[in-house]
Amino acid sequence: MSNIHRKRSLPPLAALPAFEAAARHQSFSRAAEELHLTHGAISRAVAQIEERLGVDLFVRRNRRVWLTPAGERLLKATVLALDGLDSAVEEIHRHDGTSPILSVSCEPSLAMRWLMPRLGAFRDANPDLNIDLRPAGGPVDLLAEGCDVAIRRADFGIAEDYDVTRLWPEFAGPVCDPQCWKTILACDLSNARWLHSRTRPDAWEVWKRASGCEANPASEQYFDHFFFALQAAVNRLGTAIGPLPLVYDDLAVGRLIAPHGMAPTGYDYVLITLDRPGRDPRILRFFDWLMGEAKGMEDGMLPSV
Amino acid sequence: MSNIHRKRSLPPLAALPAFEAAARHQSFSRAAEELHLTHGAISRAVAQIEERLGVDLFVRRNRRVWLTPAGERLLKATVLALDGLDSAVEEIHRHDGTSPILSVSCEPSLAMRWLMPRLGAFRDANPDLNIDLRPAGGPVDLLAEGCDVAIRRADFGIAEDYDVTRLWPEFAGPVCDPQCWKTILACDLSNARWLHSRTRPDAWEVWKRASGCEANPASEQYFDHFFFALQAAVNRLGTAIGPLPLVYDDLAVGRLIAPHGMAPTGYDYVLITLDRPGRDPRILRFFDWLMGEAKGMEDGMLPSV
DNA sequence: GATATTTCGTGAGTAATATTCACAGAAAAC
DNA sequence: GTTTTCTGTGAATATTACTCACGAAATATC
Repeated sequence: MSNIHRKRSLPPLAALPAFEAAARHQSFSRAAEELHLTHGAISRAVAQIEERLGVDLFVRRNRRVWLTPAGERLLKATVLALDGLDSAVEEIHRHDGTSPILSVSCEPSLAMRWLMPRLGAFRDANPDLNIDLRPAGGPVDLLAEGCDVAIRRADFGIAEDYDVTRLWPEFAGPVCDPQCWKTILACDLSNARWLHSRTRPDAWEVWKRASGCEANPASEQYFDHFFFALQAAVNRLGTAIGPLPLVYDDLAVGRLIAPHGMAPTGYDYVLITLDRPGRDPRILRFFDWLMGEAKGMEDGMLPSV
Repeated sequence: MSNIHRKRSLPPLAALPAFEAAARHQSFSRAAEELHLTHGAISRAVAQIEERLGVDLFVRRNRRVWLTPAGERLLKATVLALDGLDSAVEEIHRHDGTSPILSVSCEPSLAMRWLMPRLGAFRDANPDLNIDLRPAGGPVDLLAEGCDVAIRRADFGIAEDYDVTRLWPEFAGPVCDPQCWKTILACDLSNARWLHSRTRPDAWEVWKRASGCEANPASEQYFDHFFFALQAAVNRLGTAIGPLPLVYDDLAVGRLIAPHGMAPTGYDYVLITLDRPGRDPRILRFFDWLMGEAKGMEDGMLPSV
């Protein structure tokens, strides 16, 4: 087994992740999704290894693929190799205390009510990647702030030299505490006290237009931040317009209800980066995780209580 | 240790061989030679991994480099990974019986007297690469003959769409059997019987011009092939012009001597391929082995008996 | 059983990358 | 002091990887 003085005959290393993902999913298309590539790229990567080795790795039949014995053998070695390298990288980061840090600039309300409650899970799943969360709103200057990414509602112009990746469309709607079911008055928007946030003073108007509602408030109150208004709603002080992510967890546990549903506000939440997110593996992992966490929220569906 | 649902953080895989070679040699330049790249390519490959990991892998000081602890850790994983993949590839080839075959077209004389005696060692060192040796001389048509590479003396025009890699310059000189030391007559070229090969009828003239010798033969004899002439020389039938590779082993064991030294013939031995040899790993391995075997012969030095 | 969908392969074009070249700086050898 | 031997790096280039758009084949769907 001494390979010392024999030249190695290696497969094309860069193609291995594609092969591994394809083998795991038994599908080139699924692998492509996972790696944020096209199925053509996976097809070519696999073909490249096959050509180099002179052996078929997959049996392509019907619209499924599965591994040949040679493919099985290579997969074993590939998984071992990649896992081994992964462990080494992790260990290096752990030992050096130089775990990479991803600086995330995020709107304060979204940070407080959606991102922060979920960051623990991210940390558990990515122990070698620390998130430095910086609540900040409005226009973005990544370089000046030393941030890697920013999460924003795309309601302002974004400098052209940034890369903007759409995360999900925003839905919003009136939310109030569950008790209002009992006092029908509060649930009728015309009888309710409307809670506003000065950071988005047109939120109610936007929702009225989107939902076709023509009610007018019995009374109104203004807060400096969205999460004050929402906290007020939780505390039965009135009805606030809740952007879905900011009230998602409250709806899920029944602390708030949205009896009038949600309507798209026409704005998207976006991830703002210096370069394409796929380029920096830290950003890619964060982005993937974000999209995973946001699943089910993208289409405005309310969480089941 | 369950990496199953955590995204791997991998180094740039394609850069690993460069890193491994650099670590092994403790030198970027040596690694570059081994991989047939420039030192700049190695430098950049290492820098790429370092940037991705955010950790230095080498300490660069003075004009030597050595691994940091992080580098040591990554090297371990890298060697394991590459060896593991290598083994898998080998096993796949062995099991499938589809060990790649390299078809080598080689001038018959060189094949018989230099290449074939050495091929056993190649096979031992490269059990997963079979050489199909086809003795053939003159112009080359790789595609028509189904050959991967051809070894030739570059004394004819070679089609422009082939890639030609210089192997070593040819040296040649009169060789005769060792007994001629005793009969001074035979060692004096003017008294010797000159043995010619019809495949290179000007060999003696070329040598006379290169060495400044003005002798003329006592008698002459023509053979159809170089190795007949050389065999005749071994058998004390006269003095032949021996191209160094064709008589190297005979000189080394004292079966022939070259009392008048060797002179460059002005021609090179070349490797003819369809694409750059570095492109096909089989050809690369064969080429590297060739150059290693030819070491010491490149400058016309005679082997020490 | 026709139609739509899903899946993979592939030629052509393009974006991105790897590699080289040529030069520079630094340290050691001479 | 001069030369040699390293590595790093900007700019140019060669090469690769990737995408796009299309096609074929085999389900799924109605």
